[in-house]
Amino acid sequence: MVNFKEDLELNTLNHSCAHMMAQAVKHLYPDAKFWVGPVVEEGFYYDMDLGDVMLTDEDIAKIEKEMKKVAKTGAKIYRREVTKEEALKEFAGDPYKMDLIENMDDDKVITCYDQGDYTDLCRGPHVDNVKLCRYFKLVKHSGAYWKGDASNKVLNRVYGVCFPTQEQLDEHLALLEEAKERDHRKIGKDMQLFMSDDLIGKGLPMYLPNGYTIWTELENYIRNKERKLGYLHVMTPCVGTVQLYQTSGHWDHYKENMFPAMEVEDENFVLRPMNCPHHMRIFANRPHSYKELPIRIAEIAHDFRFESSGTLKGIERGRHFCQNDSHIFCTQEQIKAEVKGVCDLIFDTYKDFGITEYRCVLSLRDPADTKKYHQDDEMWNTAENALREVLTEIGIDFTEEIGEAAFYGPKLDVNVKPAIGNEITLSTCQLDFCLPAKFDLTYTDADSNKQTPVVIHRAILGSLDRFMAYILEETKGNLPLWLAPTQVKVLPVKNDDDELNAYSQKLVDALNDADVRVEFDTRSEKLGYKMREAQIQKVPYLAVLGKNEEADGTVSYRLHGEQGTTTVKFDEFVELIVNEIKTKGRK
RNA sequence: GCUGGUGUGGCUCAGAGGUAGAGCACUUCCUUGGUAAGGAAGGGGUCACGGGUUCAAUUCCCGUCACCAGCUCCA
Repeated sequence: MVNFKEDLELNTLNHSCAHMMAQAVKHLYPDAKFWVGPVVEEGFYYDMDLGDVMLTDEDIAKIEKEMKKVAKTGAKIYRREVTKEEALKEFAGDPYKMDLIENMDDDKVITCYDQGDYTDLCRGPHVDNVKLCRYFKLVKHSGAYWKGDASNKVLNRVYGVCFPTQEQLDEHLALLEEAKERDHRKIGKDMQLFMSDDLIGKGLPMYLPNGYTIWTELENYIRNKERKLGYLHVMTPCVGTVQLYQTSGHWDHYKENMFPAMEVEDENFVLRPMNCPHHMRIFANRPHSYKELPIRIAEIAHDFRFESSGTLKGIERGRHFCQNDSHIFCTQEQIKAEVKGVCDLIFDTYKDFGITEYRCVLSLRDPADTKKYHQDDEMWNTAENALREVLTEIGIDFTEEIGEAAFYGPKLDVNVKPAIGNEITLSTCQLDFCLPAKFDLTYTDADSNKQTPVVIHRAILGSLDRFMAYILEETKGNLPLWLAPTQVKVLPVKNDDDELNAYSQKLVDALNDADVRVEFDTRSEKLGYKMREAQIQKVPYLAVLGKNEEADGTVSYRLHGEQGTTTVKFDEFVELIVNEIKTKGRK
């Protein structure tokens, strides 16, 4: 997918197209006021105040029509420099442009662009004629708060894309359609992986047998990997007292995002939104020596968060999800080695899943935001520097983002792009000097003194749900053998032949004995029919058994999505399957 | 939560102010078939829910709910 922001030619063209859209909107809505119209990764948009008018799909079609007209005028686009004073005079009636201009430096050279009957304040650059913008499409529209603040007025935001040629535009629109096909919600429905139900409640998906099989594989995979690295798995309840979260500080910071408290007898309970407090209490269960550290408490843990209804998205973001969580309790000296260990685990896991497109973000606090962040400059500096040092040392490319940290400490987030929508965080590694103190956690050091441990919060698969969504989109549902709900489908050529059925059953038994998820299709349908169905179900291996195979003691198989067949000895086939599952297809 | 859109049998969708259609799936029968659809018959829908307009509403209007796109948020 092209990146409109980074492609210089497309960036300029799309920015000009945004202006052309504004010009068309001004023709249709003479009182329209314009806020900003930048080029972003997926095209351009413009935020516009149309008084009380909120645009509908029909209005968008009208705007497109008017834009075509504007493009046909072939109006030249002229750049013009003005001083701040002149700009303030020129845009005096426009509160949005005034807001922009007032926030500029006094001596800044301000530029305006004129095209036909339209002028806009803009730093440019632009193409030199509106007719260059004729191959465009307005792709979506919505309300957007002015300056992104929910207490401000809702403006109309219209998104569009523009290309130098019709062919390129068509190609791009086709890609957008394809992305819809990859959406995990569509794949989940087609493959019968999960469902939702109004009576259960929104944002609470339920996994069907096929989906739960994948889920279980993911769970086993990460638990085994962690076990070998010294993680200790626990199981803790999905509720906790309100005091627990008051102690951690989560109650003050995030109670609006938690399901409300349940009062029973004289106690208040909440569904837990995260597991840190539970794991802190496990650490506090008995005294610890420095010799035991690091202690890595891990859990595949069910959590509940009261997410805004508008943000729910299949199993990528629900109100219930399952974290692949761990809290590593260690000494200051162990931070680097532990963070490195977590990073290694993250990227090793990505190799198993073939994940190569990701972005690492070092999320730091905004020192000016004294409300959100725990106040302790020294703690923050130490934590941020430690994380930055490790990342640099192990050679990870990362960008730093201010104000993205958790309230208790800085973090490394590994983000990916889903088929539709905004970037999501898959893995995270957070450094915390704050919660251990709140829970009075201590260990005894070599000099018999009490010390407070450091805690590293980390999630590798993030939530199993979200990870599964991502893998489904990346593979388009064509999962690797080890994850596929049904791994092998056995298709007899005839189904009323006792000898052949016995041979097929022998293969089914052998695969079952080897813990392979095998299905035996004995329905009285033609082979072509069963073959087609198995291909649609995305079963990786289709074993076809007829009298030839029976006579030779062989198995003919066809791989999902491929045309040809391969014939191998019976035992060889079983071995082949078992081996591919074991190695996860990793070369 | 906010702005807009959508809601018709299990699935994908058509349709019209006069109380519903297709394909796939499902059931039964025939067919015993070598790598993406063999044939026939049949069952199945309070057209999301609640109000209103109308002689008549699933179709028009209002509200609710769910879903979708985007905005905001994301410990």
